[in-house]
Amino acid sequence: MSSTDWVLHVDLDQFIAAVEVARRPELRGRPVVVGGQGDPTRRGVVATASYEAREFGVHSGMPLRTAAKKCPDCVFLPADRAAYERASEQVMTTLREFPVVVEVMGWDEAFLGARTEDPEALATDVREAVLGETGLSCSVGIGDNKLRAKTATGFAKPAGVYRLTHENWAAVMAARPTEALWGIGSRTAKKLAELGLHTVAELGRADRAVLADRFGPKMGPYFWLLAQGAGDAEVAGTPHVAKGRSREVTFQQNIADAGELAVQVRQLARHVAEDVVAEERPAARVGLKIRYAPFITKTRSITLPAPTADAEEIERAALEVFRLLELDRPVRLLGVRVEFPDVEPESASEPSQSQSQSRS
DNA sequence: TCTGGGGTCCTAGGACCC
DNA sequence: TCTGGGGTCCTAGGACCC
Repeated sequence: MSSTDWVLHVDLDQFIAAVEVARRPELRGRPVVVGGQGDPTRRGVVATASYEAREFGVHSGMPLRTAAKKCPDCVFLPADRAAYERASEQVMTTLREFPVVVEVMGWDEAFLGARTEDPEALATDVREAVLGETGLSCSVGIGDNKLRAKTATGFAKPAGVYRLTHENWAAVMAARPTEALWGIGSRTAKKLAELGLHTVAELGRADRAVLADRFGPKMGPYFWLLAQGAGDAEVAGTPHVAKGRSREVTFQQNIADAGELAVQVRQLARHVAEDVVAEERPAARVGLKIRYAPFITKTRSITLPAPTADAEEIERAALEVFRLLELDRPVRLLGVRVEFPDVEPESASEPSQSQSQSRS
């Protein structure tokens, strides 16, 4: 990467809440919580809390019930996927109007690959364009790779710009907990702490062999690289190809009746099959996810004799997997997932390994 | 904290093959 | 054979992210 190549990470500020406030201006300045069916007495979690709601300790992932206890005066709204998808599309369209490569990372974020002498000026232009064309505020992280750009966004929020590169990575990150790294969550942070590694600096000085031993040949060295701030700087402009499709549902009341559960499986399988048909890619594997009360999750899956896009075959396979499950406890969630066959890496000249049998 | 829904990638063990 | 060392596929589960 030359000094004129940059990665920008654009992240909308409290995206879902902002979309809701944009169409209901009377909510501006009020604590707004979006999630589930918008009814805090029912099962569901917070998708996004407005900054005002966050003041009360409400954050995403929190059960709606808990959010209502912390903030009885919060406005609770149901999630409206279609509205967020439309708003997201509008934002991405705005980003694509810049001379940059856009890699969409979700509804509310994207990486931009840019060649410029002044990334701050570009970031400011992007912020203004998004605000002007969608009415939504965003923050922009600037980095010399994706990890640093993404991390920088955290320091840019809200409505700001921040640059994080090899020059200031150590100064900014060294003393922070390992969990501050994108890809290290609470479980891994705890395991690292057991090795005496609490901060980014400590992880960065750790023995890679020890990490590989504890976390596996890929993840161990990867965590070490994260601590250095090292990572991929390639922003992919090619559209994302999904590896699979799934549908799942948490029941408002746990279900213990096998017949009732089978009906649910059939329904989920049909929904997934519709997606498969729409995608025009056959399913190679079919899997079931079951979550028993209180919160014990199991999965079972099978590889189909041959990939199929036939809805009835997918439904049959889902029911076949369902029969493998034990139904000795009440069930709170069911999910059906299909996986598409691996996409062959497209290399015209080289014979693929799977076709040329190895001989001993 | 009585903990959604949709994804991704990695790990590990056993089966099976040469 | 009282055996060896890869490879790959299948399956279940863990962890993380938005």
